[in-house]
Amino acid sequence: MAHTAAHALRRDAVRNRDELLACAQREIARDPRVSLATIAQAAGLTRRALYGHFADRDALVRAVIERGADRFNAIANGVAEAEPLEELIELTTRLWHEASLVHASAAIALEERYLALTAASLAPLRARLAAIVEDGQRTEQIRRDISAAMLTRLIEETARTLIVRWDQQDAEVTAQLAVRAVLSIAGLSWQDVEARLASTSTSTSTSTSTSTKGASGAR
Amino acid sequence: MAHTAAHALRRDAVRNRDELLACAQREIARDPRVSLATIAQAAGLTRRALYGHFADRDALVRAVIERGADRFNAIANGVAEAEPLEELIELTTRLWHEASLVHASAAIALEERYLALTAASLAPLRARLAAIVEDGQRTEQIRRDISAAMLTRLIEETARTLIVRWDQQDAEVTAQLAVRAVLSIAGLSWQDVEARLASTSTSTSTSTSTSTKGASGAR
DNA sequence: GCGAAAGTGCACACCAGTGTGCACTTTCTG
DNA sequence: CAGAAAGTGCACACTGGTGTGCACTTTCGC
Repeated sequence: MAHTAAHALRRDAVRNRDELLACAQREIARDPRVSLATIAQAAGLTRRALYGHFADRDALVRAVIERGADRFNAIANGVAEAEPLEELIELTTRLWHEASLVHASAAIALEERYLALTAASLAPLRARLAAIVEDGQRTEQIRRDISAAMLTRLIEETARTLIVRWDQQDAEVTAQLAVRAVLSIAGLSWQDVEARLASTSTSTSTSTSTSTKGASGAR
Repeated sequence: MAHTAAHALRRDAVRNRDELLACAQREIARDPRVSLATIAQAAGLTRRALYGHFADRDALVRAVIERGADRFNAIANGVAEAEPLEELIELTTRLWHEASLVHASAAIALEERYLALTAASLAPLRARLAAIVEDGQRTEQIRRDISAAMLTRLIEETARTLIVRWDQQDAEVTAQLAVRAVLSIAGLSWQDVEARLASTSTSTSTSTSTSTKGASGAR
């Protein structure tokens, strides 16, 4: 029951705490109002035991958010330096692979109370996306009829919607769909999207590489 | 307190019932978990009085959904016959003007319990959109790299996201943004979107007219 | 294997929301 | 204006979730 201090937690305690966070994320993604009993049970623990790890519901949720922040950070930093459109594709794909994380983040943000905190956890991701958008607009690969700030937000909302609300059944198709939607929102015609995707490896994995430049820009 | 039967309701009763439904829609849009006390208060009534009009929360919510179904129906039927892209623009604009309705519908649909019912209320709207998409694909004005069914859903989700999640402050800008996003998802390049919007009256109102055909198709 | 850490099981108080009963007042409407 | 319909105010029982206390058992780690 060592809450905050570094009392050198026991191995099982560390594992259980982690399991609680993982289950909390998953369950909250499914239903933001899930009871602590459900979460504890999913982690193979008693509701009472949960209180040994987290002071209250609020503390648990905050821990989930912070855990997510780390992963979002990793995603943002994991995108290889390339041209804007390629970066956009890779960023979208990476996020798609972390659907549960995105889903949980969105679900938690539904509560006014955690808006600021979730926003902070997304900050690095947003900064990265903003940089891509600005770069893309400067090099005329991304639409210029919408301000960078708005377009950044628009792309974020589009990606989130696709990832959160789409059936994740057919992985191949869904991931492609998300990428297509994002590129379309970025301003490309559907033919250009087609061309762009054809010149890129079709692998489902988070393939780095693929720096096929040029293609045809926008239009 | 005449629930179901046609006992010839008193005028004030009719007005109050309507006010309850309107407030319920607005409050649910803001927060799907709003208490009946809050809704009743917003309508200038007591929580107790609400039970005179609706048996329980479930009955109220169902009535709100049915009320929305009528309006969605009107919207779907209100879109003038024209070419696909024009119809798409008009449909989006009309929905944008009914933001509160869309918002409430989305909020209610968050509850598993009402999924089927909300889906039914949106059916005519979806049918209309599907027809537009199919027509557009046939005449090559709308992208063909995504199946009609998926694209219909994609456009719906995009429009919903824009309408529900965007700040409705600056009406002019937001409405345009929603239209731009939808046209982009439909497959147009941003330049084509620009051209299309330039040839259309820029009025905020639900302008019919504007059948400037041709423009440049896609690409 | 001993001792502390972690977890269990149960009891409790608490809260906010729901739905109902009932006596009472207000407000329409013929 | 009379009477019924509609609304008020308050009390009540019930629910599901939260957070805590405490005695007890299990499990880890030296």
